[in-house]
Amino acid sequence: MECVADDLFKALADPTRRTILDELTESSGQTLFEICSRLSMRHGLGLSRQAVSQHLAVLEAAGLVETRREGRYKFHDLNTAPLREITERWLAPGESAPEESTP
Amino acid sequence: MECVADDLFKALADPTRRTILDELTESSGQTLFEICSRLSMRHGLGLSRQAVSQHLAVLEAAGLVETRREGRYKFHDLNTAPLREITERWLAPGESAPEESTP
DNA sequence: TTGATAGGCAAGTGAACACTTGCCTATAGT
DNA sequence: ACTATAGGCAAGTGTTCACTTGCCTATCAA
Repeated sequence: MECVADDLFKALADPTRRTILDELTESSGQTLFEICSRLSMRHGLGLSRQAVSQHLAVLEAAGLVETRREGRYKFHDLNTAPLREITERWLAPGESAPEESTP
Repeated sequence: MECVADDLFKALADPTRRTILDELTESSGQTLFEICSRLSMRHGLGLSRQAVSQHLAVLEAAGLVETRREGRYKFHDLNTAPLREITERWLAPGESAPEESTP
């Protein structure tokens, strides 16, 4: 019950991953190379392909990104649903089930 | 513009800090020792006083906790306002100013 | 088949982080 | 005065994390 939240908040902790979410918000369904070049072009982030790939894996583990494969392409789609947990936990106290056990 | 978000998301990344936010949601205005004992009693977290103090400092840097001093007591109050940035950034695309520069 | 493109796996490195221990300051009760 | 309570500062430690480098697989075009 905490393991999910743990992945979610850990995914959001990195600024590069948040920028990736921004880019996917603007244009969902991008490939790894598209995201790489957008990070480089528009944000000056000269990261290696693997670095971005690892970031996407973290975002996928958090449920914030979903992937679909077509041939040799892998498209990345944004899923904002997990973010609603944040809203319901502290911004709307007493609507859902809060309370967290141990880390 | 990113420095604020960086503190915010970093603060939320730790499960102990999220539990502290839960406790302050339930009862705002607690002292350091109150928070310590509640973490121990209700969540089985046997942390040192300093550990909790450092967590509170991180939460305060993120703007999620505000403090007021009275005599030798220091009370900690919850402030959920910074959390709305998350909602406005990805859950309501195009209402506020998104776009992040570099990490 | 050859070569180019899109992506994956795994080990290594340096920095950031959570937590501890030890000592110090300030307020309050006796 | 003395003692206990509430909190702060700072150095040390072990772990986690972001990122790189090197090599390997799979799809498509010539």
